[in-house]
This record gives sequence, structure tokens and C-alpha cells, in this order.
Amino acid sequence: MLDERKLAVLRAIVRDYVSTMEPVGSKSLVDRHHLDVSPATIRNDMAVLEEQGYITQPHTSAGRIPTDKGYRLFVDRLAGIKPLSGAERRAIETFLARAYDLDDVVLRTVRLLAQLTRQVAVVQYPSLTKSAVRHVELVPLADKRLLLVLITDTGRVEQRSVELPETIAEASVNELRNLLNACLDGQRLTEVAEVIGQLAERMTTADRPNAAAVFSVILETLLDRNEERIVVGGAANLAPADFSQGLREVLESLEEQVVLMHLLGESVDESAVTVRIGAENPVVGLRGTSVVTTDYGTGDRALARLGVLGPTRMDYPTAMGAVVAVARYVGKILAGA
Amino acid sequence: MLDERKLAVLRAIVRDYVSTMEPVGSKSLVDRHHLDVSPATIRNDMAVLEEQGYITQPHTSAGRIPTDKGYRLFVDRLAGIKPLSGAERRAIETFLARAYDLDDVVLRTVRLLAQLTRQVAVVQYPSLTKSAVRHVELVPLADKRLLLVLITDTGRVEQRSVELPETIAEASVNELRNLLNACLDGQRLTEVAEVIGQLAERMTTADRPNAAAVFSVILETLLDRNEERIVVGGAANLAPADFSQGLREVLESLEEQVVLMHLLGESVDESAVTVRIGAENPVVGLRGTSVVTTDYGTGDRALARLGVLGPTRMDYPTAMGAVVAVARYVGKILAGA
DNA sequence: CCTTGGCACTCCGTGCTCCAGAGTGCCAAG
DNA sequence: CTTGGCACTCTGGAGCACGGAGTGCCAAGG
Repeated sequence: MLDERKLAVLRAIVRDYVSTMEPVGSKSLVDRHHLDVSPATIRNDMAVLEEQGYITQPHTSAGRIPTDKGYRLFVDRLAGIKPLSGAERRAIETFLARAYDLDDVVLRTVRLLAQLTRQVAVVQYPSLTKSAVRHVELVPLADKRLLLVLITDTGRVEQRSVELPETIAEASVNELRNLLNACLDGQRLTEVAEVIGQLAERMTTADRPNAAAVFSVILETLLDRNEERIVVGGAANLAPADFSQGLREVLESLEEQVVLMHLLGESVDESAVTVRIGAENPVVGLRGTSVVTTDYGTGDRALARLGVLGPTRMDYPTAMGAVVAVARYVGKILAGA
Repeated sequence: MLDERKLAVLRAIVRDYVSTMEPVGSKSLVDRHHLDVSPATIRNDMAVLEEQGYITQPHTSAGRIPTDKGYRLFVDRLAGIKPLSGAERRAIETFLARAYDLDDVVLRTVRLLAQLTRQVAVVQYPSLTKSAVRHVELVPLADKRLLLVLITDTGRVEQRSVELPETIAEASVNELRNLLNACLDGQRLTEVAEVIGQLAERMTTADRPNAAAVFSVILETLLDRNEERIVVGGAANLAPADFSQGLREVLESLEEQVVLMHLLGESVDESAVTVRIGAENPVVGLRGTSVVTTDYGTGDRALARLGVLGPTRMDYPTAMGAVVAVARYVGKILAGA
């Protein structure tokens, strides 16, 4: 359907357009890439590519630019993932290694990605539901109020305040704390709900109302903010020129957690990295942008996702390379921390 | 030096320019504000105002626009703080009351401010150094590693991991935890350094190296990230048109914590609200923007600052009103939480 | 002394034409 | 299937005229 040369032409068009940001014509194509044919031949090929929907012209007698479909083909079959240079890899490693807590890891990651790709970076905090409990802490704040602190094995710390129905004694707090730690330590958060259900029935009657309040807050914490925390960086990399409807819409989208959630979405298949191009994007108002995402995690477990967002006209091979590399190093850091 | 009418003219120019975003001429001035004089008179006044540096013309024979100096006079003497409507006040209160932890309070505050003012909102987390310790928690993560969790009376939770020089026993951890809580509970964080200094000397020799490691991390936590956490929202409200050098520079600045710190700065005097206009701004690259900030805190103590940032051509009275109102309610919420 | 109407002047922004350049599609020949 | 030739189309910038908005100045009037 598309012979070797036509594919080469498409590849060349994508590369040129990505780097120059201008529609590319048949003449400049044969010049810049040593295709051993004449411009006229290329024009024929381009006519076919256009007919099939891979490229388009902004107006008659202008050069061609790739369509979403064209980028898709490019990503799937015409270009691989461009590995980072050794220097870049070392830079990533040392930069991330310097982080001193989870917040800092995430912050550094988002900066790193933004800087490497010159795009907007998006990093999700390690998901609560996929982590395991490492410690539960109860701190009395007032007679009828506790602070609940939940520490996971990924270093994440969740805090909530708990309103109690009755005054609680110091001793009861300690008892409850010990009980919780004994039963929950090491449990996956998905299993916690079940364990807590059993616990509730074994409580002495005196403490039951208070314990119930604590339990329900724990469950809430797990349900509610599950995957919520997502950090964005490098918004300054958004070039106004790239977004016809103005980048206001894009900036707005980037401030909504729900939108970001959708953006990161789920990994589509088992492949290393997911690319969503233009209108493939689940978020309206973010057509016109492409998103490159991947999982990261400690060894076997996928904890969360990260990626970059930019104009459809982005350097996919490089972006993919940066995303997978950063994901791998973040995983390492988290595993070792 | 400037009579009543000239001030009125300046005030009118600022208001018109802020609302229309276009240079304002003598004719439209007398029309829109029922000044009972002729355009020619206004022109004379404007000539004086221009000579004194309060207004300027983008080019010969265009209308006038205020200079930074003009806005300054406007803010200082010509306009007050515009109080919010009752509906807005109620909206603030209910919206903030729904927050369930410190992160959420800050998040909601930043959204609120951005929405109320249609500008970029900036909110600083309650400063560590001005808070008091409520609880210290040590969680063993590995043989030679602890997680340190520091909870303050403003609800802030700081966590750090501590590398120990030697293996530590469960009992030692408990002992250390109890010691820390006994000595630090209720202390202002500024006093903690001193207390810890004394503690270090009283340790039994066996635990001393480990304790020292913990102590140094506590001190680091207080010094290092002191005022660091600052949240930005409403970046989408930045209109590209407002920033001649492109808003890329502005967006970049907004991602740097150091810059944000400088932006919020210190309250200049005892007045409720600080306004920095254009070049008064301490941050290069953010000339061309104005910043309206104020303290917030629980009752007597000022904990941190918040504010909004926008083009010099912003609606100062409304912005000031929103900033002080939000600051007051946030203070209330924190005091009650 | 301040205010006012009149008037000439300046400059911006718009709309217009014109032109060069880049790129195309098509065709006929190799 | 490839190629050179050719006529065609469209954009973008330069040049130009023009209306409009706004100014500064001046001389007259309160």
C-alpha cells in the first residue's frame, strides 16, 4: 500500500516539520535528505500520502504537514525510541539521587522531564492503592480529635484529622495505634478495607465508636484521594504559536486534576510507552496536543505514571526516550529509598 | 501640586484603562465620567500629569496610559480597598470550610483567589519556623534507616528519611521518640535548635551517634525548606496580550520557588496589604507585573503570606479586597483546625 | 488665572494593490 | 515509474492612501 520510499518521504516530512515548524515542500525534501530521486517524484508520493490522509496542506500550493494519522504511523513504524546520551543519563542519575524525600523526588522528576524534553512534564505520585502500609500513627490533637498519619512503603505520607464522637484516653489511643500497626503493617492498601472490617468487630465496646471514626477516615483516605496528586512542570515550554485556540485553554486543563488523570490514563498495552496524538486524546481542549506517558514503579510493581505533553508537532523519539529513561531511574530511586 | 480635579482625572484614566485596556483620551474621559468641564481642560490637566510622570502616551497623539508611578498614586491615595459582596464572602467561607487537611486548605485558597481576582494566585504554606511542634514520630524503615515525621500545630507535616551510622534497636527508637516528644512538644521551631543542642549532650554514649544523625536531620528540616513551599494557581488567567516580552518569561518565573519567595517578600509596613507595582518588583523578568500580597495567620501570629500577581494594568481595589478577605478566612480556618 | 472652542498637526491602523517566491499538479517524454 | 517543463495558485511582505482619534497651542471669554 505504501512502498518503502513513500514511508521514507513521510518520515522525512515529519522530521523536517518538527524541526523547522514550517510546511515542507518537495524541493527542500530532496535537498535535506539525500533521496536519489527528483522533486517531481516526491510530489507524486506526497499526493498519494495526502490522499490517504497522512499529510495535508495548510492551503493550496503550500508545503505539507503531517496529520495526526501521519504522526501515528511515524511513531508506530517509522521511528524508534531515541536513547539518551550517556551524559544525559548520568545527569539524570545524579540529579535524582540527590532527592531527600518523596516530594523532592517527584519535584525533581518533573523538572528533569521538562528540561530534557522542553515540553510540559506531568508526574503522578505513587498510587496509594498500589502501595503497602508501613506505619500508622495517631496523634492526639484535642480531646475529641486525632491526627491520622499513614506512611506507605513508597515513602508517601497521608495525613487526615479525625473527629471523634467521644473523648478518648491516652491509653486508648496507644492501644488503637498498636492494634492498627499490628494488623495493617505490610498490607497492600487494597486489602486494608477487608482487614479493617474484621477489626471493627473485635473491638471492646467502650472504644468502639471512636475506633469506628478512625477506621472510616482510613477508608476514606484510601478511596478519596487515591491517585489524585499530580504535579505539572515546564508550562513555560508551551509556545503560544503552537496552539491555535490560544494556550489559555491548555493552561486551564493543566490545572485540573481530573483532566490530568485522564491524560495519564492507563497504559494501553504492555509496550513501554504510550503515545496519544492530537484527537486521540481523551480530553477535549487538549486536542492539538500529544501526550507521551509510561508507568514507573519499583521493580515488578507499577506504582504510577509520568509523561510529557506538547504540541502534536513534537519530537516523539526523543520524548519517548526521555520518558522511559526517567521512569526507569525514578523507579530505581524509589526502590532504594 | 496636583489639585482635586487632576487627581480625579488620574483616577478616571486608571479606571478606564484597566477596564478597556486601551489608551484613554480626553474626549471619552469627559463622556464616561461626568466631569463638568470640557475636553480641552482635561487635556491641560493631562499635560501636567504627563509632565510629572503619572501618565504617558504610547505614541504621539494617542490616548494616555498610567505609568507605574501613576498606579502607585492611585493605589495610595485615590482608591480604597473594595470590599467583597456578601455573596462572595459566603462563598469563600463555605468553600474553605470544606477543606479536610492543610494541603486541601492551601489548594482551595489558591483556586479561590485565582477565581475571585481572575489573576494568578500565590499561596505560601504556613511557615515552619513560626509554627510549634506538636508531635515527632520515628518509624524504623530498615536496620540503619528511620523515617522522621514532624507535625506542627498548623497541621503541617514534614517527613525526612534519616540514614543512621549504626544499627538501631527497636527500644532505642522508642526511647528517642519519647525523649524528643517530651522535650520538643509545644516548642516554637525557632527554639528547637537550642533544645536539641542541650539534648545531644545528655545522651548515653551508646546511642549518641544515631541520635546525632536524627538531630541533624531535624535541624536540616527546619533550616532548609523553611518557607519553601509555595503554590501557584490560575496561570491560565495570564493574557498573552498583557506581556510584551511574551509570557514565557513570566511562566518560567512562576515555577521557581526562589522567585516566588521574593515575590511574596515581607510585608512592607503594618498596613493590611502590600502592593508592588511593575518595576518596584524585586524580580527581574517580572517587571510588567504587579503583586498584591498580605499576611495571614491564626489570630496574633502571622504564619505566611498569600497574594495575587497580574499585569500592572490590574484592578487593584478588587484584588486588594479579595486578598485581604481570603487571608482573613484562611486564618480563621487554620485557627479552628 | 483658569476655562473653552477652534484649528492644524501627528500618528496609528486599515484596506488596497502589487509582486516575488515557494510550491503544486499535470503532462508528455525518457 | 521517473523526470523535466510549465502554467497555476496562494501566501506574505512592501508600498501607499486615507479616515479617525487624539493631541498641542492659541486666542477669546468668564
